[in-house]
Amino acid sequence: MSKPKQVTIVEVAAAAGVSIATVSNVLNRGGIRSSKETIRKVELAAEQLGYRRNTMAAGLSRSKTYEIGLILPGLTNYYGQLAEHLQIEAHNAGYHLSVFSSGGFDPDIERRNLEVLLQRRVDGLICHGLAMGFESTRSIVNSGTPLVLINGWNWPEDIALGAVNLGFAEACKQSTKLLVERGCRALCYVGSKGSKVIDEQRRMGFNAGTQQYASDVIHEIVDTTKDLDIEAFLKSLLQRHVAPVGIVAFDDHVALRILSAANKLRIEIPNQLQIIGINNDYIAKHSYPGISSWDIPYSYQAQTAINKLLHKFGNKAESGEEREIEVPLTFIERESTKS
Amino acid sequence: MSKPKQVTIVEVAAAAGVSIATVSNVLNRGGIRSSKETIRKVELAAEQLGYRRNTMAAGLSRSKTYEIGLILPGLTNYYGQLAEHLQIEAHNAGYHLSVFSSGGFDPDIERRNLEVLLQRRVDGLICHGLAMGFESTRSIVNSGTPLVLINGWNWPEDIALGAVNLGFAEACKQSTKLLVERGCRALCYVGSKGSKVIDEQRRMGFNAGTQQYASDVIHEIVDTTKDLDIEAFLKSLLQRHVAPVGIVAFDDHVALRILSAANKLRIEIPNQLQIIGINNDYIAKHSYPGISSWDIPYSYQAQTAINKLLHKFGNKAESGEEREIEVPLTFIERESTKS
DNA sequence: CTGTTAGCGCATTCAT
DNA sequence: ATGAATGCGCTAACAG
Repeated sequence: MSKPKQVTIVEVAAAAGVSIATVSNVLNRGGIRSSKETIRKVELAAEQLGYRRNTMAAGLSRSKTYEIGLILPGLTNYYGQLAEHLQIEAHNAGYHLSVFSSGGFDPDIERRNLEVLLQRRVDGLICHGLAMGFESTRSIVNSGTPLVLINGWNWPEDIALGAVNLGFAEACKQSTKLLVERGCRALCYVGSKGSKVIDEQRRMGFNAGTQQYASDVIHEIVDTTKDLDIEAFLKSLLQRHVAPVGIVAFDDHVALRILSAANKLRIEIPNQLQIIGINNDYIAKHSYPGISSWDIPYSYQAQTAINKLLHKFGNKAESGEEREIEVPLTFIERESTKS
Repeated sequence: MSKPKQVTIVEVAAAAGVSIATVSNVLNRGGIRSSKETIRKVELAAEQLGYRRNTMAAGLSRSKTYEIGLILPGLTNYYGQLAEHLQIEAHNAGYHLSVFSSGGFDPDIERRNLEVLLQRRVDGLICHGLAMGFESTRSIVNSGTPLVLINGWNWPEDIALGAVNLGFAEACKQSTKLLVERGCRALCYVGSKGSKVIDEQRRMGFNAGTQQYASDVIHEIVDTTKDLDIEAFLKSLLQRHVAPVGIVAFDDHVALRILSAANKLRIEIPNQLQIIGINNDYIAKHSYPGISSWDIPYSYQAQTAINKLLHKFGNKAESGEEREIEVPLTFIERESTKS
């Protein structure tokens, strides 16, 4: 009784007085056309009996699932947004997206999710900067299932079809330039090592920026992962350096914490302290003062990722596209950097 | 070549020198036991050939998918968190959870997602306060697939197994009580009608609260859905009423906007204005001043929902539970209501 | 156009 | 303990 036995095409065929093949045909379109009359009969029968196609049987039969698997480190904020956009794009392409979270870069959960998706025989896979290494991934995914990476840098060709990466490094680099232009006499990157590659890229960008645009300006790097005492940190920062000090925050959440601490300490923004976040979250827009931040082109990133897969599905020869696509962020300036 | 033909039990059987039935037995356990020797041979062969079970075939064969479908209005914030917890609980029970977002209470997308999940023959369904009505849902879901609602009030028995609801109404009611106790001379609920039932519950709770605890206090209700000008609203509010004024915000996001506007207008918190949010988000904790908010027992809610399904499946889990379970929120007080 | 038939990969009797 | 056979629901050639 676990499954009250649903209606199948056999019953629909009987009710409509045709063969199961005909039912299959009219219910899928695309294939062979049928006479108006049969179409009507079949659709009517299907409707009345409450027929619902069994995806497993269909998938098994044609070895094609029209399903795309998505593995993300989490589902909050950026990840959740991305998932929603990918889902829309996937649907527009006639596929559906199964979303899995690996609970914050946990390699084990990640592996398990991958396995589940592979066992489902998904047509394609989209993963966000995997926590498990190259080798691990290779051994799992080398089943012919196309894999597209989101924010995955320098992955071997034999594993991933390609990657669609956000220009975090460039954003951070430009942030340092902008802060210097705004008069900052000292720069600091407040990161979050727990976020792996994402943090790494920003760190790299910050370093590149300070080197190129702020070689004569003092700069440092701290990390919030191990419960950094933001207030103490801010005090020390402003004590040790000449104002204004510019901060490049890991994301808008970190930026908010810094902003709040500054407000509490009566530190003037942007006179004494300037802050730039990343993601252009709700909080960046609605905090006071507003936080300058880098906006993410979700829709574009999602489209690009899905397109990479579709292209592969179509067997079309390699397109002119690069394997690793860099998607630029857009700077949105608010009061945290301008008065 | 769309599918490079994966290894099947047939090949494993051949390699191991046994029948496919034996392979199936060994690889599923539980059923009949096999000799140590055959187990070894089969597992070795499976390992070497890189065998990976085909979920569709298995599911089709035993008409049981071990899959649970989840439909949420979105994937950000509360929804994303909930999804993650549900995923964990589902996994602990030996199921996996397929997450779908209906792009903010869109009935059409919702319907489509439901349809996809039903076609997959998921063993169970978890939905968050559906936007489509009773009838619509009934006609779709009446296929024998157990449905558990999250934040769905007063749904007919024949549609849903039951519901696991957060005590928003009670939280809002208590909020008014608390604000009055803290000395507020006027109360206001700032809602978000776009969120349907969720907002409705809060509104109800606020009304019940003002009626019971603040009958002598002026109160009003506004909505942020149509781009409310928060600053103008706050000014008018403080002009029209005697301070302190207490605000019950739809959630912490709305609370943040109000808080920021207040900061900008130099309105003193909590002396002139007090705010209570809902969700106890990151922002409630890290804004300045901190926002008093109601914490959500994600884990408990997720467990309860999954258990309801498991129980129906016939597995373990205790019964005797009520159909509609109310999960209470916990008040976390911060500076927005106390000095 | 429509019907017949042969799988898809696996689980499950029922013999052995 | 193991194997042969049957079917899950549907699609995809072919036949007619």
